[in-house]
Amino acid sequence: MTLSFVPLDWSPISEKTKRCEICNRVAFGKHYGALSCYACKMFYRRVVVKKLSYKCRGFNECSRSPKRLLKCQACRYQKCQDKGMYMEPLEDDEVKSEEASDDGILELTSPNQKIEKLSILLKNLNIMDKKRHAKLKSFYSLNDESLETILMHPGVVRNTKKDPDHQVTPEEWAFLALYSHITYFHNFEFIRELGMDDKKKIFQYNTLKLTYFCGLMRTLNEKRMRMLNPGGQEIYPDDLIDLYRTNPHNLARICCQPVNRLIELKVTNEEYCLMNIIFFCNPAIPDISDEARLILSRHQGIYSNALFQYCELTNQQNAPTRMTDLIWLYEYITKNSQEMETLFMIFHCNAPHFKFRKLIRDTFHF
Amino acid sequence: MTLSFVPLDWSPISEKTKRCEICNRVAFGKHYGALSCYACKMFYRRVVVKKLSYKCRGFNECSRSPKRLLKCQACRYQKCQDKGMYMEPLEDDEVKSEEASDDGILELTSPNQKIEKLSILLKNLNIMDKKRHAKLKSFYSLNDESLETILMHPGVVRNTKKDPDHQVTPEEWAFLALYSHITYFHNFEFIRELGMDDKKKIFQYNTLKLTYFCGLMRTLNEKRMRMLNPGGQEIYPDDLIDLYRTNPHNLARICCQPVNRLIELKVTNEEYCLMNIIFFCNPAIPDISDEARLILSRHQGIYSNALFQYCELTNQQNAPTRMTDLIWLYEYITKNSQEMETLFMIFHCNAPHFKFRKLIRDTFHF
DNA sequence: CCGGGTCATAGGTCAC
DNA sequence: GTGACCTATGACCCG
Ligand SMILES: [Zn+2]
Ligand SMILES: [Zn+2]
Ligand SMILES: [Zn+2]
Ligand SMILES: [Zn+2]
Repeated sequence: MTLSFVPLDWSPISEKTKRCEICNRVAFGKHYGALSCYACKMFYRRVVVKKLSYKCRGFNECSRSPKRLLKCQACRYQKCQDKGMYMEPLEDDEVKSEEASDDGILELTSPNQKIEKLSILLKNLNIMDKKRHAKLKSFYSLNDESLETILMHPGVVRNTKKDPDHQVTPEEWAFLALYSHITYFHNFEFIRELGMDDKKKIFQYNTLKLTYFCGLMRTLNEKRMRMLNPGGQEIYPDDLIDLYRTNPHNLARICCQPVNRLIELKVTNEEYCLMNIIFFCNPAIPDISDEARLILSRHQGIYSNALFQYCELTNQQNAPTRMTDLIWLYEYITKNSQEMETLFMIFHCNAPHFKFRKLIRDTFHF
Repeated sequence: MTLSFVPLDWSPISEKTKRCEICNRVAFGKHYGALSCYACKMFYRRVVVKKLSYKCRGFNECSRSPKRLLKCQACRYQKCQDKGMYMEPLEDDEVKSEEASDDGILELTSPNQKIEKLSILLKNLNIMDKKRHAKLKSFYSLNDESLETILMHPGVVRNTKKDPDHQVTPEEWAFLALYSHITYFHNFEFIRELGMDDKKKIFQYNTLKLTYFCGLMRTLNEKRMRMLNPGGQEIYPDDLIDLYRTNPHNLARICCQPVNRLIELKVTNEEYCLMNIIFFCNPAIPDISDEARLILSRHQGIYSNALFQYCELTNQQNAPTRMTDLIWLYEYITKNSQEMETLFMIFHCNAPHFKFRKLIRDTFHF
């Protein structure tokens, strides 16, 4: 807000109100020894604390006109001193020790900086997610590589021109969705720190769950109550539906129950992106190396922190509750993806003629 | 302006002038029981009158340097107390309104009141847990009621005098541990709000997992690396160990892997008590009614809030990370208790002559 | 002497 | 960077 009520000229009008000795605007008291306005107070403070120094681009006479004075930091600072302002320049070691302790567990970043960091993180995650989504929509492939091969040579899966008459089957959609998630998570820097063995186990453990999670979110965003695949059909192959036709309840529950919870919680896309990587960084994955566990645990911590911050910002009332509600979604996801695995496994045993691609077998744990 | 005539260093110069016991600046007399300067006097007064509470952003050692001490309110207050300051916390009617507003989740309570509430909650949970523990140690029973019967008539399981020569078997310990957890959770008020059907499903789902969790914590507290039963023997019946003698790895992992994680995290008993009930209030339990889910979800929220507060108080660096690490323990618990169920199930099929009590069959989901 | 209280102002935040 | 505004601090006063 501009101070319309603060004339910038020198005329010493309205004797009552005190005026800044430096710039003649209204003052509310002494600061650092001189009667001064908030602005001059803060200006002086910043100069001393940050040990700044300026040089006048005129002839050190800017103090003659108040307007010019405010433009020339050298003359302004000079006038502050002339009018008796003084402040202890805080000692070097103090500044340093403060900065040094920063990197440790960096708690000393100001709230604003933290928010800035968070929004950058969210923006990046959002961009990655959008790319994944775009790829899923535009990509089509007939490749049939195992999870291991894909992880070792991420480029092997080639985009193939799709016959426009060809209706993408549920099994193909599953493949594309799984694959798009593998590339998505593969983009995170820390993945490179992992050994191949760990990487394989981690992706084997996570890919189906988080692809399923993505499907649930898609359903929420499309305001449907039942999950369909990106093409808008049932996620299950027809033959599988047929096998369970006498008891479709289980198939339906997988597509509906967790969606309800997402709707209840009104999960935002930012929350989804953070949870996605938090869930990915599951340090409880069996049989991975201690190094891998540490890396996952550390990153789970980092993203949890961000999620909590986000909850605090958007969910003033009760951030911890919100946080637990969100984290607990993992329960719904694991429950139902396990169920799905079982149903597919039984189908696979009953219909061995039905050919699933390797990636599906690997991630569904056949 | 800083008091230039008041040196801030510790050197006890100029013997004549009295110095503040807290910050070493000049003091003019005693205040609230300690020789102190005006500043420390007023600081202490404000904290007590306004019931403020602070937490150190360092490691509760700021009192080592006088400059840091003045910046850290937590350490400053601590030092005031250490040097003998005391002041009656005035008791107006405000204190009473606190208890009335207890059940809501409202946020308007002051930091100090919140901490008070939290410590009451923790004390209560701790007492309940201690009782459960005492019961487990002293109780013995030959009853064989189903989970449903126990839930309907909690009194049916009678304490029986045990033949002092009788060595309690692993199977009996399992029964006693499971039973003690059922009575433990049955003591929570909100359980009464649940219908019988829901209650049964909830206990069926939770009892083994949380009894297992308790066993893991017992192992942590006894500083062992491998879970044994409360009697100090293997948790598995001998016959079961025999069945898996060629591959004892799975049996061992259940007893060890999650213990490692508990040790890593140095889980406190307060955290355990809160997690215990948070995990119990799992709204993702399949097939329970919407009312039950709501009740569980609400209570999970309440206790999550408390856990987060606790993490904030004890884990300055990074409460959200701590919180996620703790909540994520549920992953370890479910993973391993499922594995345990499977191992018992297979054993049950292989050795139908081995009679498990009804409660064990119900909670292990035979 | 010491408890209770006041108020100018230092230090910091954040929208601009 | 700037400056309006907020909260914690502590010198001082009164009974
Ligand atoms: Zn000014
Ligand atoms: Zn100038
Ligand atoms: Zn002092
Ligand atoms: Zn401190």
